[in-house]
Amino acid sequence: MSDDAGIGHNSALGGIAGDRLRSFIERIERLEEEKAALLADIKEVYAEAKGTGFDVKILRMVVRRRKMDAAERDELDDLLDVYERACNALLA
Amino acid sequence: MSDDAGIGHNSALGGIAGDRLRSFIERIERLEEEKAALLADIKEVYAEAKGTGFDVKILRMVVRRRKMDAAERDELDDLLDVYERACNALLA
Amino acid sequence: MSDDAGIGHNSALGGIAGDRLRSFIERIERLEEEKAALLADIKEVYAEAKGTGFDVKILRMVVRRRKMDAAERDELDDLLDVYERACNALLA
Amino acid sequence: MSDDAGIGHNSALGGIAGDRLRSFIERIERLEEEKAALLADIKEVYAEAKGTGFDVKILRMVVRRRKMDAAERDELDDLLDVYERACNALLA
DNA sequence: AACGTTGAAATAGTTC
DNA sequence: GAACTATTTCAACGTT
Repeated sequence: MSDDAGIGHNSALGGIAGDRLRSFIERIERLEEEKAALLADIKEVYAEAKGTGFDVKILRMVVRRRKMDAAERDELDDLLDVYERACNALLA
Repeated sequence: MSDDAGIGHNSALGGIAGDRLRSFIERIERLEEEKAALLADIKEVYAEAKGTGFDVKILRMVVRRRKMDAAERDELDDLLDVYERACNALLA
Repeated sequence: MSDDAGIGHNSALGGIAGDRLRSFIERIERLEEEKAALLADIKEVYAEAKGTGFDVKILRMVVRRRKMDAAERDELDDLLDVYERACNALLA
Repeated sequence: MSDDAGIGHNSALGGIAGDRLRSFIERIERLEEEKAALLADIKEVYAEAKGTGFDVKILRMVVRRRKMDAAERDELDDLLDVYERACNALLA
């Protein structure tokens, strides 16, 4: 009773199979650890690139844009252009 | 650039209502200015506190912690809710 | 009473002026509330713009880019271009 | 600094070493692929748990809460440290 | 004054 | 499509 999630009975709360629950939680936490490791690796690569003289912000932009296909990329650029023009139009 | 022939006065550039767009942009920019001012104020208070001898890092921790405590309380309510609803959904 | 006399007691732990501390904290929290209100306002404007048919993502880009001066903006665009070219260069 | 990204072999475009750049980009993209795979795995586990009758929202809460608890512990250590150091800095 | 660290804010994706 | 959560990006801060 001491260390469950704050609700009364432990191993079978409304039919919860505690061991099964725990198993899922652990699997998830294991995967999240791996994910954290990968994030650290990625960070490291960016850091190394920066150390070589590259601009990290731009690198991120490049990576992000490469995820899109050409059509998307073009559409984005177009839209931005249209908006900026529209925004400046009345000044004249 | 290319097809500005018929536009003349204002509103429609590439199908976008430029005046409306600009209105939104300006409202946002106005609010962001206010926000920037507030951020500056906050910074100033921290600086003053520091000048009085307080450790800014601690101050930030305290503020953050108080915010978190409030959030925690809210989340607890959520938890109760969600547990209750879940009890029905759970398998035997 | 002197500074280091009563460590372990409350209102002057190691010389901390509790009331002064509290005052700073409250000022900060007050400002943070205002900030939160502004953030909500900004969000609302974006929502309204979206309801009128504008693309929020692009709107944010426009706002962000307007914060920079023309020179910065150009440099950014240039850099991105250079990187993307460099990245594709070896394919030939 | 003065040493830029190793021009001299082949693909210097605008002063950027394209091959080196591409190497970084590819390393990052490789890692991001792995990350995406992990995300998919995690999603799958949640889906499986859901299929077994668990409420995904709760599961996420539990996982998050456990992560926060760990973070809390770390922060407490920090706090102690920082308070100790601050005691010296504080005014009378 | 560059660097990494950390916290806040924006964005994207998911679920209902 | 609206709300919520997770992820990513951005900016501040102390450190060296």
